[in-house]
Amino acid sequence: MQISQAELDVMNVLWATPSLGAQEVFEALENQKDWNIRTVKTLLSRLVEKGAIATTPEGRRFLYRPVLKQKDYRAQVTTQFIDKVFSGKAAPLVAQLADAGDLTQEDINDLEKLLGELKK
Amino acid sequence: MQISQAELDVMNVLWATPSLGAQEVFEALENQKDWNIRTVKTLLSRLVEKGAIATTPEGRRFLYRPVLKQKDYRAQVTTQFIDKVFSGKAAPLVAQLADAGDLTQEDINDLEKLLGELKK
DNA sequence: TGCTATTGACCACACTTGTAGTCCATGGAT
DNA sequence: ATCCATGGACTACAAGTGTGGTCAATAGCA
Repeated sequence: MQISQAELDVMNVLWATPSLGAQEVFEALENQKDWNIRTVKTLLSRLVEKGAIATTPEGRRFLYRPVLKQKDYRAQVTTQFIDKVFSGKAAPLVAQLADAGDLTQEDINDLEKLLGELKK
Repeated sequence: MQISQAELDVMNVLWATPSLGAQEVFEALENQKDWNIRTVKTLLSRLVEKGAIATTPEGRRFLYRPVLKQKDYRAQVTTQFIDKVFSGKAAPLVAQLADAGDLTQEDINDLEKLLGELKK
């Protein structure tokens, strides 16, 4: 199931703090998103429907927690992204990053180390 | 302007062969997409509206050609993707690539070459 | 020369997404 | 005991998207 842009903003909050009520999620987003709390609640509900998060009753309200792991999500969407935009080949993506100056010297060093290991 | 998933499939054809009629675009996609030719035509029209491609009359039909360059598109969506999924940091994306085994042997070879150049 | 296949233009329609409004139950404040 | 603020459930509604149908013009074939 796809997670939409706005839903992802909510997921990011829950990945950072894995158990929150709707109000708290709303507050965590307040300074970056000019959303009504209803909007946040709708997004939470949709994420529950999609199975990306789950709820635990806590008194009168729900606590929301991620079910989908951020790592798994990243793996999934990265693969999809490379398939769609870079014809499934990762190297051109890295070339793009380099080209756009998105890679720091540290990134480059990490990559080298990584490649060394992959070649073993 | 956003280019949708299906629209991107069409763009990929035109980036590969930069001047085609609707029928030819349809044929180029036939083995990967089970689309009706009308679907392809709709997508072409929407891409024209969005300014991503342009037309040249050729006899009774149009030839479609990309206006948006693949390189520019890639740069744009890559930045967006990293912002959304990796909090704007490229390094974790690269780590993710390695981790998930998304790198083929070919990618690894390409990357080595790339790194050689980056270090110069 | 009339018919058919093809072309782009326009229309359709359900699903997703962004962005909330409305409703009903209830836990607390008075 | 009342009333209100807050919680989740359900509803709304326009824009974007996937997918294709209809239509009128016309180029080419029979």
